[in-house]
Amino acid sequence: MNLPPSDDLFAAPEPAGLLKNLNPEQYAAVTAPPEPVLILAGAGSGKTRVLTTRIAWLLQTGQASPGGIMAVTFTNKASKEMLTRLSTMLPVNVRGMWIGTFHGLCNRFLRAHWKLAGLPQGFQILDASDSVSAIKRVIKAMKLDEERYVPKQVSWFIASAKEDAQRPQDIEAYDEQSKTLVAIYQAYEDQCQREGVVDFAELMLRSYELMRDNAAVREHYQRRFQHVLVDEFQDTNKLQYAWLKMFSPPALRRGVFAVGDDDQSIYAFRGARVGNMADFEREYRVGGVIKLEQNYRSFGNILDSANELISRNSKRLGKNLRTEAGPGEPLRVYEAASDFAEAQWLIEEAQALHRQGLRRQEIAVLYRSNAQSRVIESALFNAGIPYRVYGGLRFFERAEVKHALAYLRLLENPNDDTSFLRVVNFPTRGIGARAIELLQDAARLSGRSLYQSVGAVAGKAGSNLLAFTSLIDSTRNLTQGLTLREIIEQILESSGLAEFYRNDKDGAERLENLGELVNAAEAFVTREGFGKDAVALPVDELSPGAISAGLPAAVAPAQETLGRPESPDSPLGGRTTQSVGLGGRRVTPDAETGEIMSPLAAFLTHASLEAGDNQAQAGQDAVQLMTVHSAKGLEFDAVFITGLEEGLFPHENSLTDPEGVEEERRLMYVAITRARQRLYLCFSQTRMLHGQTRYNVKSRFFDELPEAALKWLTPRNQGFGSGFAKEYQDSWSRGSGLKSVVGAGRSAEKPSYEAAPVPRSMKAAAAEKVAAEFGGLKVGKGVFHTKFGEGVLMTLEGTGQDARAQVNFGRHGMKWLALAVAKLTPID
DNA sequence: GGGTCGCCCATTTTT
DNA sequence: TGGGCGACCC
Repeated sequence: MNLPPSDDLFAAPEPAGLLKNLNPEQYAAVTAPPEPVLILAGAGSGKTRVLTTRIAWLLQTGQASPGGIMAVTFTNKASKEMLTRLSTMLPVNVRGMWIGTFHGLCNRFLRAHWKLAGLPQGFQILDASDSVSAIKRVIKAMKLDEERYVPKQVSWFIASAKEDAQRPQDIEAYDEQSKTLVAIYQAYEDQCQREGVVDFAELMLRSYELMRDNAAVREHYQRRFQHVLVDEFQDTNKLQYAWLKMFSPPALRRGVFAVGDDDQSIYAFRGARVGNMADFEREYRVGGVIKLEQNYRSFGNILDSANELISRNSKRLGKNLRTEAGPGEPLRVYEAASDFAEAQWLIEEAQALHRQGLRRQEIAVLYRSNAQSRVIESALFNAGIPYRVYGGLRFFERAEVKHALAYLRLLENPNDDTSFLRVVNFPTRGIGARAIELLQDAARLSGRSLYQSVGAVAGKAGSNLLAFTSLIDSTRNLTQGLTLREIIEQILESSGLAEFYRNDKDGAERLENLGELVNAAEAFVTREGFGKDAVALPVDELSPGAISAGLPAAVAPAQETLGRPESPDSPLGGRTTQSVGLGGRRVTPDAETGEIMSPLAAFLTHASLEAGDNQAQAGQDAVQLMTVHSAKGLEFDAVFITGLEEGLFPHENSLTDPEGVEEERRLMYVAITRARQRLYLCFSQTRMLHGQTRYNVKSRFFDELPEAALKWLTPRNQGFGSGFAKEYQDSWSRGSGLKSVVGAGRSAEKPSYEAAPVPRSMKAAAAEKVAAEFGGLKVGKGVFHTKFGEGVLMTLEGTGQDARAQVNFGRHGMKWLALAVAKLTPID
């Protein structure tokens, strides 16, 4: 029943164009029968191409209609990419397809079924920080100790519970602390419900529960989506997998196309379960896993290194990347004396690459943790090299933008206490902590929102509060019928927000961002097609009977949704929903009334689900700085992996359990496979961390790479001797992917490689003075221990019998040793 | 109500 | 070392 009548197949346009240039594995994946399929897609193996071609092929061969397809990704970026690529392949109307992020699709689903899901129609979405502040309020209201119940940790607890599909009543709590946590969870849930808001995890969980508990809805969607495609399957958490099974249960054996790479699973810390891949294979009785191992990105040495490294992991589905591109250049390894010298070296190297014609944006500097970026940034800054750091504050997360959004939310839903509290006294209007406390007490007593309780506060504070709510009310009235742009401009003025930043001496940039917010709204309206004529309710043929029943009783048979040229987007299937005046993708109309969200409500949702760009000043050709995590999915001609030191990468917090080390190794695997042509690995003997100098040993990962693929620019045991410069120059002449740079006239440009002296803080100098009393042991120098082998001395403390040393033995970890007992001998 | 001081903390992050 | 946050003071 998954296939249309055979003559439809023959009538379909020749799909050969789509399938051209696919390798055999890609071809097999794209044209796999409409059954559960698992694609093991290696880095750079054309995964996105396979996914989008699969969709295009399904459509073109008539095996699916746009309305019968759901494709899920994790990031907005990935889903946009999919849509863009798809539209270049086919003149397809993408609006009937459910292509989006897990959360985006859940939002769409809940917007359509808000009533059945027990939500208010205009529910708004809390982002992570909104959620933490909401939890903070709960903890305060419960008069609990914030030291003991840290809002951030509680937030993590709640989100984790939700991601395990657990409601408060499902959690077994025995000790006091856990019981209280569950009580907070419950209170938070009540509060969110009262205020008409949901957090990210709630979007998923509510959708899941509605599917689980409502047979009519479940059957409808199960019939509708003949094809479900999932990207980055290794990153799915327990709830996401369960959610998926609701939409396409194993028993139905529908076309579930799961694509993932277990070797690139690096999000266990936020609940991702690589095990879902194996579970999927088993539960869906996947016939044969298709492996995409042909790599189109990197040269052989890079891939050999990646393969060799990842082969050390025990739990793998098994996969080996290969290329036809030849070995390329060796991986260049550099040992620096200090983090400062490391930064200095890499920017000189980057400059040299740039002089050879490589664009700066093709050069990425990767690090394990954000703190490492500072020294690199300052070196780049001092050298006047443009750079871009990923991972900062995103547009919709900026304080001024969030303030403006809070006002807008209050227009939409005045009972949103989070927003109320955010702006009730910003800009200041004489409403102090005391007044707010009184207001909260009153609200709590009556079980109503803050907004509804302003009348209960007497005196000056009360009248100030009243002034605030009437400001909101009058702006709401004033903006009836205005465009979104006009609404925002109006609230910025009437709230005094714009005025505040105009008067603030440092407000220029914030004012600019508010202007940017107006632009973003304008762009959103244009993109989503909220034209003037879009106000009319666009649903026809909607049966009132179904509405009053409160259930999608009139669910259309699957055949109705299948095979139609223009499949309806209505979540209720066969009925015709017309999107009069709504060009492009539009917001799903309500399933029962067909009502479309107001542009304002839609924009607020958009702002919550897509926090915007997180990179600074785009546009300029700049070196890219980011953590290894944020590099996932990206690729660059040249990549520097920095700080390859024990304790940093692999990170010390991951060393306690083998699973942790394996995840670090996968992280390294991701880092390596980002590079197309050149890969640099570097580490430093000393590093300033948390204001203290740390002495690190090189990462174990160096021992896990094929020696033949590496080129040590600083030969070990040779120090920074005179032979080094020659050695180094040799490595330049071997370029294969890049223009050769060796030759007359270049020597002047050649980076200099004097080892920078280790910068010594006062502390380090003092420690060394003490070291004289420890039989030649010196902080920062090597030591030998009969059991643990070689290590680096980190700290020396105490005297006589109490004398002790802290030694970093790398693989054996950091140890404290009593010098009276342990035999430590200095080496070097 | 706003500004300053001092304390505490310190992988990785998308929605 | 430096950012974020709460307490405290004017």
